[in-house]
Amino acid sequence: MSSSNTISHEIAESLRDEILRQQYRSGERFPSERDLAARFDASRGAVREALSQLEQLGLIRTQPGGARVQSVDSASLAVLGPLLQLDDLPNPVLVDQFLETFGVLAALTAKNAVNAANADQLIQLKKLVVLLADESVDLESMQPRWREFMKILSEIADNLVVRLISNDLKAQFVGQMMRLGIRPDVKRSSIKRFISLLRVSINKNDGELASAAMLTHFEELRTAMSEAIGLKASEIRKMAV
Amino acid sequence: MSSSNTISHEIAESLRDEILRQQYRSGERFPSERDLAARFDASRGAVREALSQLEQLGLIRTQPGGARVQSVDSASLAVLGPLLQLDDLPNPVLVDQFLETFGVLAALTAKNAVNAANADQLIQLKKLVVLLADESVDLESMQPRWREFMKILSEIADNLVVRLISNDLKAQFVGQMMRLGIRPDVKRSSIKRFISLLRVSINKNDGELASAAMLTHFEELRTAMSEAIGLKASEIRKMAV
DNA sequence: CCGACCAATTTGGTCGGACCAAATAGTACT
DNA sequence: AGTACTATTTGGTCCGACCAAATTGGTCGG
Repeated sequence: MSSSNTISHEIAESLRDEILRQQYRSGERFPSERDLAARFDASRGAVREALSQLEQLGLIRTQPGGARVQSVDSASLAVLGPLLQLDDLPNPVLVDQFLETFGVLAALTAKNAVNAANADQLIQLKKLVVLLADESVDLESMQPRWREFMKILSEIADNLVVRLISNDLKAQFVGQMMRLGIRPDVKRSSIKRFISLLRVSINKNDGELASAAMLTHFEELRTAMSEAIGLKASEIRKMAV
Repeated sequence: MSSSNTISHEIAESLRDEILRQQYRSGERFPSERDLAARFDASRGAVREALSQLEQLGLIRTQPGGARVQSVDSASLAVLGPLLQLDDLPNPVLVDQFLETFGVLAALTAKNAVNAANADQLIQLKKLVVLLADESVDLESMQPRWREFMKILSEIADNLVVRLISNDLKAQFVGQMMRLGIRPDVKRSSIKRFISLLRVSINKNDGELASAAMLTHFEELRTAMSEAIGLKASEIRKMAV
């Protein structure tokens, strides 16, 4: 599963997951570099590079005399991806929190984009919304169009902070859900309503409306996702029997 | 200024700032490890540890044959802190985006906390708000109480995603503003109104109200911060003359 | 019995040199 | 000029060594 090609990355992944699985208590001493080198049958240099990454993630703090484990929720945002794919099934609570958080950020982006867009950009957005409303395409292959739409919104809104946050989350999260075949089933009618609200908000240059539409859409996404994960969980339980 | 005690961290900081200052074009080849070792008069191992950190930040991508620089806005959120303290004066646009983003997250936290709080927690929140309303304390020393209030809110809301995001931002940002003596001057009356709204929302268990109050507070904070930075900028200009 | 002080050991931080495989750059050939 | 091949550069890894800071454990004194 751990697919990094270099040894140091494999070590880092392995140790990272161990910490995220709470196999060390916060504040506890971390094994020494020499021990880890022996355990992974690698050189101390490789281990040190791995530890350097863990430190950057905020999972450990190193000092002469010994490294210590830090509490997970004082870590960097970048641990969220690994945290989601720690088990067979992503933690539903975490997924919900993710969607909730991402929802408000998406709403903010939509508001600012619609408010700040110039004439050309408004036209571009309208075109994209028309593409999204195309019913002849199945939901599956609609995915790239949504991504494109969000990407343009993000570029128009031009908020670096939000974009950086999204970087750390989006790819890993969406990819993980796809890979597991977890597909939230949002009602077709809800999506249609969402799209029409988007269209109206763009036409009227009404950022608040776009924001509200985005928020309700993510609300629906959250319940749909919760159901999808529950479904998947019962599938897995059956398989186990 | 670069205060890390280890050489590898100093190298990492130095290179990170160079990249953030756009001294390399995105996609450009990064100097080789051996060159960097010579330049910093350090061993290749130390340089490699530094590069390992830069890779974790999403600033470079290393491959056998050579490392390449990546575009800043595909980096990790953790670059935001360094990005803010790159120049004498933090980039006002970035500060504004930060506050805007942090505002919606704080609003979300407030909403969920007020909605989810149990009886004990509500009492605790009420106590804290009373402390905040204490007029006998100057604005300066009020800071810790605000932090405490936000911390409790965050614990009650219990959204790991938001907390991780905040970790990456808050400390560095607030610290930086303090250090520069940039102190946004929000009108006393605004703060009083904000506090009273908080009190009402807690008493009525009204998360939406708390969220709205938090949003408007951050709006005021943004304008105040913008003015404060402008003021500081003109001060610096005078000093230069 | 307890606390403070001190030495031995452990541990992280750094260095230098060495080797391999992949990627690149340079060259010769068609 | 385009292509195939070779030499060089570069990252990835390993080993052995040394230093300084932190920890540990024992000793001494109260």
